[in-house]
Amino acid sequence: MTGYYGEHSKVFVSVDCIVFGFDHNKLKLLIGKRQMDPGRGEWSLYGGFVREDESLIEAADRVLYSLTGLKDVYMKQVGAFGAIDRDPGERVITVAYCALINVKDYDTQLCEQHGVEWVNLDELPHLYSDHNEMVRKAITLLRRRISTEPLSFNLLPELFTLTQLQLVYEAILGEQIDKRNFRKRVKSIDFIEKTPYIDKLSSKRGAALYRFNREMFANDSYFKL
Amino acid sequence: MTGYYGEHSKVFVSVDCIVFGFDHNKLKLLIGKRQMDPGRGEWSLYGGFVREDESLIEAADRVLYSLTGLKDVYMKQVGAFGAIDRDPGERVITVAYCALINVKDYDTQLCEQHGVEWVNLDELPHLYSDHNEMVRKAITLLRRRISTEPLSFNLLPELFTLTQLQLVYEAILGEQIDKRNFRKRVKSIDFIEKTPYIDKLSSKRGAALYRFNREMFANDSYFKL
DNA sequence: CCAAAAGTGTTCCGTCTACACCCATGG
DNA sequence: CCATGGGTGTAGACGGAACACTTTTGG
Repeated sequence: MTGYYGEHSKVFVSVDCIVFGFDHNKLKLLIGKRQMDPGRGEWSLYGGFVREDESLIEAADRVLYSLTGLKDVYMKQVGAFGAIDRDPGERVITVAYCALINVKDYDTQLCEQHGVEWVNLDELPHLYSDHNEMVRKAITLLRRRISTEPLSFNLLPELFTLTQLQLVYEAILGEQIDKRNFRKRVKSIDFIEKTPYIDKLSSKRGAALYRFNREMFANDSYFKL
Repeated sequence: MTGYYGEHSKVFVSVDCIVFGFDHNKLKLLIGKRQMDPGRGEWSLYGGFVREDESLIEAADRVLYSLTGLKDVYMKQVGAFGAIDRDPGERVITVAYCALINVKDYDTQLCEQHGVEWVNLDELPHLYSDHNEMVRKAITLLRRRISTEPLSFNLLPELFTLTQLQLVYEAILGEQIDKRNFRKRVKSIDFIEKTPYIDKLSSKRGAALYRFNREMFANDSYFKL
């Protein structure tokens, strides 16, 4: 099938991280201004080259860790991008990974140090090279998967209110959801469990805090929210 | 974000084609025995290295063309595979593409020349390296997308009977579908159009031949079969 | 005349959708 | 006492699933 290695040329391979967060009822993306050429000064995703001693996902984990200080983050491959001129300097093929993190967890210091910041997804500027396309593809992926996989919890703290959960859904889907219908659906899912705790910050009355129960999810056949 | 090129190492990048066909009411895959090391003699997908002057999808198109003689084939990226030792010889990162072709169209000569043949998907042998994983991922993709995109037509000739179409659906989904319900759904889709032609080969009574109308599909909002 | 595939409707049930009001509390 | 967000139920529409018989004709 494939010829011998020697006849062929090697290329640079990088990973780019599309880091989603959720704050102030909005989906956010972690982006920064490129600090090197080519594209210096342009808004860009955060990425890095793949090393010889790591797999693609390991590279993505490492890059994300170096940026946010976070490990064991929910990550999904978005796809490989390989247009010839996508990088103006050299031929670079990149594999985009989408990460969902809880904004409260990440290391502000580290992010500032790398010159990245949170930007509202609906106010996303033009990004370097094909990075906007990667973001679009990532959102399409999230929208498709949100009703099949327990994605949303990764954007929330361990304990969350149903209103928060609904806001995440609305932000990802880009449309409003009826509160009663949403809560009805949530009630029918047994791996979203009510805790005895009450959140008093967001409302005077106080809202019940819920938790995603991983064990229940694992046993529990399929997801249908 | 990314460092300078010079500090980093390059790797081989290849594309692998997961070529699906449909014949004798079964989904088939085009695979062959590797004719070179490493892995000589093992069953394998057909692939090739990405050249400097082509994008990933162009590489996949070229590889598929060289194998089947087909152009403008329906192709979808399945994902990048980058485990360190996935290729026993050298570090090779590969991007898998899934192709759907009409078995009648491909060039038998070329395929024989490359030593590949059609194998029933449900009798798939162990494949070289991580190729089985690629196939699994491709099927998952097809199953997810079949109700959202007009995939099935790519596996059929220009004109097809409803029974054929249903068999494609059943093969991809791996489950039986009720004939009346299926035909009801098809009738509600206006870009699957009945032609005046009758197929007399598969039955004594004869079956109406249908056609996928691309223009209608383009206009026609969404797909829901 | 019969085997083999084509073709055709109705009923039921569960799911999704639309929709508006009371509750608890901090300030 | 009132503004703010939390919490609750029902009825109608819709879509998916189950289900069996008649038609045509080549051999």
